[in-house]
Amino acid sequence: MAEYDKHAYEPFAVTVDLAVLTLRAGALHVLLVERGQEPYAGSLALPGGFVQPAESAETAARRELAEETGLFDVSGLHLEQLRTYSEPDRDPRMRVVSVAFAALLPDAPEPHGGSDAADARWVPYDTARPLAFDHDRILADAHERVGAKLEYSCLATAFCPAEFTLGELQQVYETVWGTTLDRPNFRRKVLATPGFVEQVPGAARLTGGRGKPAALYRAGPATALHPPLLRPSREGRPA
Amino acid sequence: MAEYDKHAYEPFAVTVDLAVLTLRAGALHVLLVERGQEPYAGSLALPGGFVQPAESAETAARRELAEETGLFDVSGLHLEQLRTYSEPDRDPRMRVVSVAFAALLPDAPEPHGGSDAADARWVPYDTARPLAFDHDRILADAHERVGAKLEYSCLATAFCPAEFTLGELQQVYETVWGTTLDRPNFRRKVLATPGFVEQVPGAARLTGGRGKPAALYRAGPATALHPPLLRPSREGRPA
DNA sequence: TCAAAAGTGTTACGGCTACACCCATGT
DNA sequence: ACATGGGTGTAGCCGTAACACTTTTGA
Repeated sequence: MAEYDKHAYEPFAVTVDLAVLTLRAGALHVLLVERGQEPYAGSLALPGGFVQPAESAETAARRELAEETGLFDVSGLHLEQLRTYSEPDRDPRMRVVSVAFAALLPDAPEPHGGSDAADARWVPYDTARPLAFDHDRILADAHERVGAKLEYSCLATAFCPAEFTLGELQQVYETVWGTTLDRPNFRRKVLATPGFVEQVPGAARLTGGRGKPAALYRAGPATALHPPLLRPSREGRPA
Repeated sequence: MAEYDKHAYEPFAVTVDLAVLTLRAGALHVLLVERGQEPYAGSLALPGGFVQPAESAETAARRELAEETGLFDVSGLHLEQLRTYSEPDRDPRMRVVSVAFAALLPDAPEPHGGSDAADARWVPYDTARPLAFDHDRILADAHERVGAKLEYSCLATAFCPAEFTLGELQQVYETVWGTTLDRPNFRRKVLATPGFVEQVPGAARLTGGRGKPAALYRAGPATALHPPLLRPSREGRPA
């Protein structure tokens, strides 16, 4: 076990990087900032910043999330640690170890400088690349993680407002997975899972202007899905 | 985006902690070291150490794995990043951010000072706690992750030697999950997954001294399991 | 009256569970 | 012979996929 001599190691900077995802107009979007300085000046990058001395990475991530989105209350938003990126050359200036997080937002207000935030903005996921540093990889890992967790957790409701229709919930799955799902079967599976969603009594909403008004639901107390809601089969899903 | 002023942040120590798991005599064991100094002098802890300036966390973890086990070749061993633990008070001496890894070993040679290693030794998983620092939590997270990955990946073969019987493979599942499985059904599911295991032609081995000799298998090229091999139902599995 | 979106019903298929049963080996 | 562990067969259950179909709204 190594000694804790303060000079035995080179100083590391520890940062957090955030892959903040939301759905806008039926398309997956990610929150990005434009870099003003070298390296990668002018490129887009994931928002992030240093972990402060008294903070955990989770605390720093939530603080950055509030700063970058300009939202007052980010306490209810889904935020989870992805993994840590620590290649020695990932930042050409110095040694930076970054703990990456994925955050999910229900709606998508354009973040115009809520606090001392940088000029963060929503960018469609498909047109986001290339990003600065190793952020392409982080973003891809976030997408993969979220897609996988939709299968066996109730994560999908984190993309939805407090009250939502089953059609909107289905759109979350279809957008993140890039597939289409059979509506009757989707409905049955969601309703068959106790605690996934709870119907709001009496409430209904018109969705597309036309058609039958849909019943409204709230997220239930469950966190896990049994049985899981599997993606349409594709062979050799990564381990 | 924060500035990269070298004085704008307090120095962080970045370490790796390893949850090295193996099966000995049908029981899950974890590699632990005994601490010689305060804090937690005399307590058991997960092996680990500092990330060196030119290393990624993954490189450091594999280096530590070789040092602590005393094995010459650790390149084939399964090693995966778990998550990063960064609570400000997790080490009372200074700010230490630790990237935790889980490692899986096929057999379990007792590691007697292979290199400059500390006196690491195998401890049955059930009697391992309490550990120093937040290592109880790290160890529990490693166990949970491995248990979950057995369901949908070919990870179980990482616990087995190059050639193994299906009974031994089943013991991996039963030991990690703490359950018993139906042998005929287990066999069918494993063999029905293309690329999970490949039979060694002609080979057979007696296992318990008695009984019919079992056919031998090798790990196949597949990494994912379709369909998954689910744990016997328990409600409310964590997300 | 038609299009659009929500919601219900039904049938066929496949995987899984829970067994019963046979095979080969050592004592 | 019998205990022990490996291996095969099978019947029923349950979830799912793939549809057809009905309901309610706006244009």
